[in-house]
Amino acid sequence: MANRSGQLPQKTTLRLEDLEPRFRDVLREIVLEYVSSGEPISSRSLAKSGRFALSPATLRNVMADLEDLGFLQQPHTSAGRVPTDRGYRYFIDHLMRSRRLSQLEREQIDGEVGRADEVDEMMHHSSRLLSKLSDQVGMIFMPKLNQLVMRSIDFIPVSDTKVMCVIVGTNGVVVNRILEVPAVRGRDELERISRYLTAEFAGCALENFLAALRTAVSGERAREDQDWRESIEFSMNAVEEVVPVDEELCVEGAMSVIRKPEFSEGRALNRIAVVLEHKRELVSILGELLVEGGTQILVGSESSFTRAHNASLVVTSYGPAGRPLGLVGILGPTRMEYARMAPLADYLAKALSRKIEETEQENES
Amino acid sequence: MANRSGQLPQKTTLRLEDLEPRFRDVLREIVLEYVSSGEPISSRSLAKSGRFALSPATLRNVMADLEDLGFLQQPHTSAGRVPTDRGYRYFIDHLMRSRRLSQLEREQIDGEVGRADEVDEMMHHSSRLLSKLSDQVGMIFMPKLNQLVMRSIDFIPVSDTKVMCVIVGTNGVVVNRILEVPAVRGRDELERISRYLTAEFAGCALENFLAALRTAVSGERAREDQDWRESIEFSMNAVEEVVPVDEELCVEGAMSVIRKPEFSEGRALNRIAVVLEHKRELVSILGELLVEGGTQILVGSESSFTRAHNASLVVTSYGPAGRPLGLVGILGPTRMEYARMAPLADYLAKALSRKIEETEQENES
DNA sequence: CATTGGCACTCGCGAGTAAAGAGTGCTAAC
DNA sequence: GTTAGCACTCTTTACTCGCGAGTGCCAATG
Repeated sequence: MANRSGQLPQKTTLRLEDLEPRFRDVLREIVLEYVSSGEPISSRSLAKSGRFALSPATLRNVMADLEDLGFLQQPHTSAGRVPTDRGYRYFIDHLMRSRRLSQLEREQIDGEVGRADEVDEMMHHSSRLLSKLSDQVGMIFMPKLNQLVMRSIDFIPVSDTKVMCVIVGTNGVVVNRILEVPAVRGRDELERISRYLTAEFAGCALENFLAALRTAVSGERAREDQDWRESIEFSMNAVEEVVPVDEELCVEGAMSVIRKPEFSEGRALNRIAVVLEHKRELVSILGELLVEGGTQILVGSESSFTRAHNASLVVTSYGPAGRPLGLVGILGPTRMEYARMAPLADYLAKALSRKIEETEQENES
Repeated sequence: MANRSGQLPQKTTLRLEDLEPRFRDVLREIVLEYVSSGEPISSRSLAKSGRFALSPATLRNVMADLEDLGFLQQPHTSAGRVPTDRGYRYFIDHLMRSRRLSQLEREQIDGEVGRADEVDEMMHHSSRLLSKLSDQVGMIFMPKLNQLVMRSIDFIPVSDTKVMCVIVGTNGVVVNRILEVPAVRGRDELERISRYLTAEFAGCALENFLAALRTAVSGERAREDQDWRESIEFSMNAVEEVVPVDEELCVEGAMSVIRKPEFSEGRALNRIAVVLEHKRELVSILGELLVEGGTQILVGSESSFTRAHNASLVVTSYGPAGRPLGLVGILGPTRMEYARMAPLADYLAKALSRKIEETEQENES
């Protein structure tokens, strides 16, 4: 098949970046067109689009070359072409022009993020909005709270054997949980403990706080002051219970996948449904992606998860500058509007980051 | 068509309760068989089942009569018969023998309900379990909190402009919410207010509490004591914000509907997906069903909601005796195992009720 | 007279076939 | 280098036909 080699880019090294302009234009057009129509693109329809002053025959040659290079493929011999994962990748890296969000979209995001007070609420609403705007599955991931910097800790009696523990972070994060307690403790005593701990440990990260408690419980004063030791022990158990919150991932819009034709047939739908119902696995996948910095896009075969489901994942980390706290993610079929998804995830992540920073400053002042 | 009239039950009055035993047996068998197989039932297969000492021809006659009475229908001329909504209704009211739950199922429910501390958690876990056990959509509905009897109310500072309000009910329900506050209030002041309100109003239903505050704010002391008035005003606003919690409905297992063949084709799936994503409508539907007492089953055409989606809904109210607090619901296709769903919803509702009663007593003591 | 076997009839379903249409690859001409 | 033309491939759709499942009715039976 050394025939059409005259049409290949001059440099036979496979430096994809310097594909001839025409190749780039054609690939871009095909991706855009396919993403919006969902149907394989033929040379004829490309020619008719008017964006090229070329005949179908010429475009066919270009397309054949792009296929040889692995950017396109044909579902069957007599069908148009469809981008491969590699085609999408090249498109994302070199051809895509991010579509700015509309005024309305930005307002919606800012509004939703601005309104939220509690973390849970914020995660729920944001992921739901994300799903609505993207018409894909929207996810907000908020990892473990080890590094939450504590502002205050309070204990409130709920019943004779139960106490609610509320930890407020300097970044406005509020965690609360109800604990079973062995011994009955009065409201006053709980208040005393709250005051002591808050005064002593405000400003600590949760993990340090916990470590300090663990040291204290076997320290000198603990041996001498039985009462004090019991209080510390009690607090320690409480904090240990609070830290591993399991509701750390919000997935919304799972139903929107059923509208996607690529998932609609038989097995695929079923498999993805199972995954979405079990957050565990998703959490472990997202956990690996939580690194500092920009927007990552995983296309189909590029990760084990997306490969298994013919899906793509757009993720961006959020959090104060240089300290990623969690992830914003959009999950959908490989054929998705990356040019819109990426800025969407990006904008939401930025909004969340800003919100968090504001709250932190507010609290430091 | 006055032909087969000799076969009709003697009493031509349409008192369905006294269908001839044979008619009842046949209808029961058809419903059971169809529910489990999903395919129209033929006279031949009924005869082969061995439960009747009759020939296909005789059964055909019976089935034709049942069709005339509106209990059965044929998808097309040369197919077997399928129960109509009316057929299901008769089955449910007169023929169904509830299947007892297995030991394992009961243990799972008891375990899940027993373990839960907080209301939110309980609702989430219960509805998820319900969905798993029924393999349908599981729902737990918990209406407005107007009637929650207050045990204590606390305010915790979250930032300069925000305060978290925690209300603990005598039934162990804990509601918390973060509020924006106009004026900065110190930890000590908030604590003072908490103490005062708890001492004064513990034992009140939330709506009475709110009413009392509203009276107080325009009362005599309010005019004289500026400080006191501000505190009351502040609390009033807080409680007003807390009461209408919107997270009052938990829907789990939405994905399980896609496995049901009756929903798998085209439009139906899409429509039901939309409904499940928007809880608002579901809430309003369920709200109407919240009446005292037993298990209700809505089959297909019997309510506007289920009619629109070819679905059935099994609901039971839970709560302490004589005071229904909320609903347990199972949503699935008309062709569902009512004999299993009903006891399932029932048992879960009972478990929840018991749990709630226990917690209330625990707190009264 | 309820029950039953027999039989003609209806209708959906699947296999098989044919025609249509879409798109390509290649060649030869411009 | 570009393009028109053409043969070829493969999918999609429509249509037919026969099969099988199931029914409704009738006449025969104990």
